[in-house]
Amino acid sequence: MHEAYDVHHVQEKWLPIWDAIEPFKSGRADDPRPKKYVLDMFPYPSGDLHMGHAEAYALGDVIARYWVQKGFNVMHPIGWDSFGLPAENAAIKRNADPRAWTYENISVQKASMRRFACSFDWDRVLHTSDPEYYKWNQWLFLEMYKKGLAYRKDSPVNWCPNCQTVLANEQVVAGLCERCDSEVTKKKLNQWYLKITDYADRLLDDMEQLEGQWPEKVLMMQRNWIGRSIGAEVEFEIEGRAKPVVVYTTRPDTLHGATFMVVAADSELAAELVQGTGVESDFAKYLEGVKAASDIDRLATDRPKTGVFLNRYAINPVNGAKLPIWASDYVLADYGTGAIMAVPAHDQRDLDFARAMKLPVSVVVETGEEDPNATGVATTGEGVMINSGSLNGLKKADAIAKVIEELSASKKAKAAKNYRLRDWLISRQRFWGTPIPIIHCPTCGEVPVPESQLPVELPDAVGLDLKPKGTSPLGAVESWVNVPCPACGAPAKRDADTMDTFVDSSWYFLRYTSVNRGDVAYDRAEVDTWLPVDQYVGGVTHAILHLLYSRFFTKVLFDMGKLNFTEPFTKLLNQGMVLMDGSAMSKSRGNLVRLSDELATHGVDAIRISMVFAGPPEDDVDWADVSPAGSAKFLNRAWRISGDVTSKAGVDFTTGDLALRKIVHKALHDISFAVESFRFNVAVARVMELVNHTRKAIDSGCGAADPAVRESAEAIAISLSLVAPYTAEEMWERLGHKPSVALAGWPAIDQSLLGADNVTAILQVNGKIKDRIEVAPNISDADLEKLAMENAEIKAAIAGATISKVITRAPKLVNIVL
RNA sequence: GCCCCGAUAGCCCAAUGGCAGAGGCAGAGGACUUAAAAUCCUCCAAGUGUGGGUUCGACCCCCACUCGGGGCACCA
Repeated sequence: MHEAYDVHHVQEKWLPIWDAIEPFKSGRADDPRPKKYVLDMFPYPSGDLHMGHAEAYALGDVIARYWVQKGFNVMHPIGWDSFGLPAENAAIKRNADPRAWTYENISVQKASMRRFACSFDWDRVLHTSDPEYYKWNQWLFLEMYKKGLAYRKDSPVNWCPNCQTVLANEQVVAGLCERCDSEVTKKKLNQWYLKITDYADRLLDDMEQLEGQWPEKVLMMQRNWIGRSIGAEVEFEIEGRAKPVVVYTTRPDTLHGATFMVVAADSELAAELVQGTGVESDFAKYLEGVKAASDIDRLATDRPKTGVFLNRYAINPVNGAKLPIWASDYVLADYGTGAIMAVPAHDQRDLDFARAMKLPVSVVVETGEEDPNATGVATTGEGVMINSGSLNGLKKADAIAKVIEELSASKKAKAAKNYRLRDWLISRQRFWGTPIPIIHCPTCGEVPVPESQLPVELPDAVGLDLKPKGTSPLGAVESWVNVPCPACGAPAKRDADTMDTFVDSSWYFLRYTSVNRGDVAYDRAEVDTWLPVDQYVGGVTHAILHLLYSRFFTKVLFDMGKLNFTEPFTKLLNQGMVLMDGSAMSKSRGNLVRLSDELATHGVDAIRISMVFAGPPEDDVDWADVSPAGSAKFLNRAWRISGDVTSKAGVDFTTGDLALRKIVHKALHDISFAVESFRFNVAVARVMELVNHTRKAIDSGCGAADPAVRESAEAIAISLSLVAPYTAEEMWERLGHKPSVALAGWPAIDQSLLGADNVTAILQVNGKIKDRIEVAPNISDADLEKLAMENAEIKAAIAGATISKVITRAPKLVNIVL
């Protein structure tokens, strides 16, 4: 009869013991260990934890637990991103209080995390929906307001008709609402923005520091998103208009090739230029059509170019040519100046437009490609300038420099940069978020709520109609919205919008250091100690939004002198998603795997190890490909070894079987290396290998009593503590030790055991393997070459031939080239 | 259309430019058992997507392509 290992009993057994020991408490003032900050992205409290959480937290836990074993004082906190639409929508659906729904889910998730053996420091927990937290959102907003970084403006904004709220650019995916996939429309509203564009250059340039530390993919996505382009702004005089029109171009070198100008149809400039031209009605008709077309239609890049001639002319500053001005929807109102110079010969979009409208095409760069007039394909290759006056014969870079220099003398042009990135719209017309701490007074205008009155707390939701109506539900709460103006005392109204929840998550990593401080957002000394985050772990879904905003906030706080670093997350690991049968799990697809079911069947450890072992952490895990039953089997094998050991705890390992000891130390070394390079699947494989070797040593090798077997069993327990905490703890106890194995410490590796006695050298002729010989690891090139020449196989292979070259790489290889 | 990443055994995945296989899943055979489960042992398979190149030597570096995944997309 084999002993059975009852996973559920073991789980219940250890939880209260861990609660008592608190192995992962990080706030002890006298802690002499060096510090490390390991952070998992905090969850949104919608229902219980799911498979995706399980993977993310299993991976983060390996890292946190590893650094604890290596002797670090690891801060590994958790919290909840607990403001947001789902709570509000659920509340509307059930006619309940979003607060109650939110905090119930939090307590369910918290209990699940504890059972999942997450190594969180439970004394550092925050919820962004607590007034103690969002007070500091408001404080930060006001600090930014003081610096001019928070401002209000009227502009057409992305509007989700289903959520009945505005969306940030970042929350519109392919013209659809990120949350509900409704088609996003435009609406002109007066809204609050944060001036992230002021930081565009630094957000871009500081990524150099993150190179090699963050996934290349994320850096690339952020670069793309910021979308800096370098070019020039050029002034074009307009006939019959006092002020010139400025255009932005990345190709000022092709200025001589400009044959017309295009302004965005929906821009104020177009509306102004058309006045008094006699074509007002044509323009109005065209604009109507443009406005009717949704963003989705606009996204189709292959649709034919349309536009209307405005019956006006611009003057090309380099040659005085008269350029007809057109309005079209292929020029964007909110990029650059909303007006372009069209160079159809060398820009495909301009060429398409020119051909549609029968406008002239003038080639000014000789690229060796076919004439765009004939082919309809704009030539964009490198070449020399032609038909360009003083620029003739120059290459692109020189022509750009020269034309800017020439025009800048008369202030007609200057070098300029442009960004795809727009300012961050943070107003939301919803209830469950941070109230914007501004009071609107009929006489004083917008007045910040005095700091002493923070937080501006949300009113009670009970009895409130939270259904989306296009204006914030807060506006309807008379007792809340009506306040005296802090400046003049006259009746005034609170701003009834709430903040985008991405504001909450843009600085939460700072708050963990000081969750109990009511008087400051964060304790400066604590933040100086713990930050920046050494290791951040989370999904690639936040590659742009959350990470960019957090980087922005960090730089703002740095500029305010409130932080001493400019990048919040030193290293980033993006885990993949958990799929089922090749696609994302969903109820509608019918491929949902419930975490609770998997845990009930296989136990926490088996699920954790399955997640970690499934493949590289950044790859998606297809649950159809993993075998939690196999993981459970492996854990059983490991556990049984701890029961087989017969030597006493504390036995001198150095008297143990040398062969096994070498395997143990090599394994410990490899596991460390694999964990530190995020190859957790490889680390688990090494533990499996060690278990296999130890099994063999017990059954048919040095025997269960050998000290090396105990050394190995303890190494297995400690290694497993990173990924299978219950099994590891159980093993550790059976091996005669006191809990917790999480604090056992990573065994010191004996370097003298890492070198092999003998290594196998490969003997090749012309790169083909002829024989293998055992040699000493420190053999010299000369000796190895000598052995090769004396080898029978080699002699046979090279008999009669002339040796042209011998490559020797002691102690691994000799290659004889004939 | 542009950019990024990937492709190794039936499957998931390993392999500082130097023996293609560490580990697992699935499969086959055996031991134990009255039997089954569990457990243990043994076995099994690809020459690394395709075509070139560099090199004494390429899964690894370079070029072109195919397929898959992802990002951006009228940003001047």
